[in-house]
Amino acid sequence: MELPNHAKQLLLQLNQQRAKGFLCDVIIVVENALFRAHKNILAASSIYFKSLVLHDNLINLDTEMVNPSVFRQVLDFIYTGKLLSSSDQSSEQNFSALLTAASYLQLHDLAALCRKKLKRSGGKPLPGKPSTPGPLSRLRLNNQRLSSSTPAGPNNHYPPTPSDADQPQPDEGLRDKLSDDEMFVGSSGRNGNGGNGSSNGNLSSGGSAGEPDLGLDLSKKSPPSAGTVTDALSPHSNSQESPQSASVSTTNSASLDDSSTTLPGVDTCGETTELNSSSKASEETQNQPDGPPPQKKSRQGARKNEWPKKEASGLKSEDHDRPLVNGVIVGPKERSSGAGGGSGGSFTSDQSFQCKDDEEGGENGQDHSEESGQSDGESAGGGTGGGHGANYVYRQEGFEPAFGDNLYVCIPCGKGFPSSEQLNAHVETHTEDELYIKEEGGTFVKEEDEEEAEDLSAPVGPSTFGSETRPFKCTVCSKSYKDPATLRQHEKSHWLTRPFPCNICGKMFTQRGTMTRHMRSHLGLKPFACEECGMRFTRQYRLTEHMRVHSGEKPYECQLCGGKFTQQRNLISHLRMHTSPS
DNA sequence: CTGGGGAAGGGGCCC
DNA sequence: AGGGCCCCTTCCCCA
Repeated sequence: MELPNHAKQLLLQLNQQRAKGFLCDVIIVVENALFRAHKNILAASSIYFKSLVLHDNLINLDTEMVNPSVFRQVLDFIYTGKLLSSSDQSSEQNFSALLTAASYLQLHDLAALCRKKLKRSGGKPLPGKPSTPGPLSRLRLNNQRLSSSTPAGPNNHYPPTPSDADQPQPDEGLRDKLSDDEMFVGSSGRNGNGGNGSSNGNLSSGGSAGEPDLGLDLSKKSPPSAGTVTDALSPHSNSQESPQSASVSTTNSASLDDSSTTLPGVDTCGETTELNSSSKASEETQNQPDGPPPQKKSRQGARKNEWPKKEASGLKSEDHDRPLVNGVIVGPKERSSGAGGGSGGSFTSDQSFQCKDDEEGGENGQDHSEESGQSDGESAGGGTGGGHGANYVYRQEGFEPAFGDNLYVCIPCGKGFPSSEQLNAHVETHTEDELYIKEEGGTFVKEEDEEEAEDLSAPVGPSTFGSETRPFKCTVCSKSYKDPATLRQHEKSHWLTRPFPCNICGKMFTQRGTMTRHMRSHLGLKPFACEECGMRFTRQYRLTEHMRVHSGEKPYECQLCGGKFTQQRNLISHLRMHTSPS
């Protein structure tokens, strides 16, 4: 006895669940696109995936081998057993790219299918395995190049890319022809750590090639407790188990490189619905990624094997207001100095855009302090994700539109457009000038001009009248600092443009360190472990704070009632209770 | 149900 | 770049 359609139905269901992000428990990062999927399905389809998903919830694929467009097809294939053909998808180049990807991902059936197709169409035979230099070596080259690229400057010039306005994805054919840095200045899909046995706990540092890895080591801190680093990353510590770890960085870094900061490209929405869960009224309840049972946060009981909660929630928490598109959102890879950026959904410019009408454009805004962090409010008006990342989104086929017919959304200002052309036309209306709105009385310099910025302090420099210890005064808010560097750092907080974007969610930061720290929460990196209970933290300070739970120390005492607290912040909120009438 | 406290996450920012 | 601290916020528990 056998149900004839059982398998088919099952797959259908799974695919639908994928579309909704339901029970998806892994995120695959391909360049600037994120895809959600089910570990089981991936593991069942390829041993390569199997090894990857075993320990990681965030997988970063080698962009040399697969691009978002191709991966989307691959994923569709995995979930449907069909190669969806569209006009361009039937092209030879597409099959070549697919074959490369399939080989890389060890999807043998798909590879065979592609070979067959290519053969039939007289296409050039493609190797089962790429004959091109291995991803690692190529990436190494990229990294070298990238590492010298200008960081995070709105002025960075991105070469115009061929545009295929209606095609949201990069044209892989062209991609093949162009070198990576021609195509994508900030190839985010690095394979960082070249696994090779090097502890993958360390996302960036080291790597097999001993590369500087572009300077962002998110797992910087090695916990004092032995063997915890690897744990910190994810429940796994034995990357060597992954046969291919060398060519894929999992849970990693992809987006962490400096170069990528120039190109925030990712907007995590789409299948990664949890990112926006709170902004989406329906479905989300189900969208919890795997991991811990809907907790009841187990506080004390937290153990290291606990699902790195933040890996999911880190994404989630900050993006309540971000636009939800149940597809993949492809961030900008290149700046379209000309017409709309090549990769369809893509666009011009980087995150730096801020719309004039951005509610938060609070000129005079001293108080940018709350803008990004807590408010997130930029996304007003239909949750456009506001200024977080100037990414343009498009909807993946088969997914629910969240913007009605206006699937192409200009994130900086939140306007939606029915076509990429219209979006691109609109994008052109954003001018560079918007990026650097000079606040009255303020002196703003671009990142690249930082050297000159030194002069900034000169006029206000060692003040003859100011405090001797803090001679450097901000021209905007009059705060003073000990040294010019600190002053410069401070002045960035007045910029309307934040130079350091998170490459995963597009959120912008004024300081690189803050962004790096933020990235840790995306990746679930918690290098600081409590030796008492195993609970892990992203920051040393938190651990210190936490340790008081065990020691019983309550150093913060309320002068009014004598109440004692382990956390200063709790004392503060307690004091509020005393002071506020209610 | 509500309010207070405990514990924790995140971002800003100064050093 | 990283450490440290501040603030805001959230979640959970409990009275």
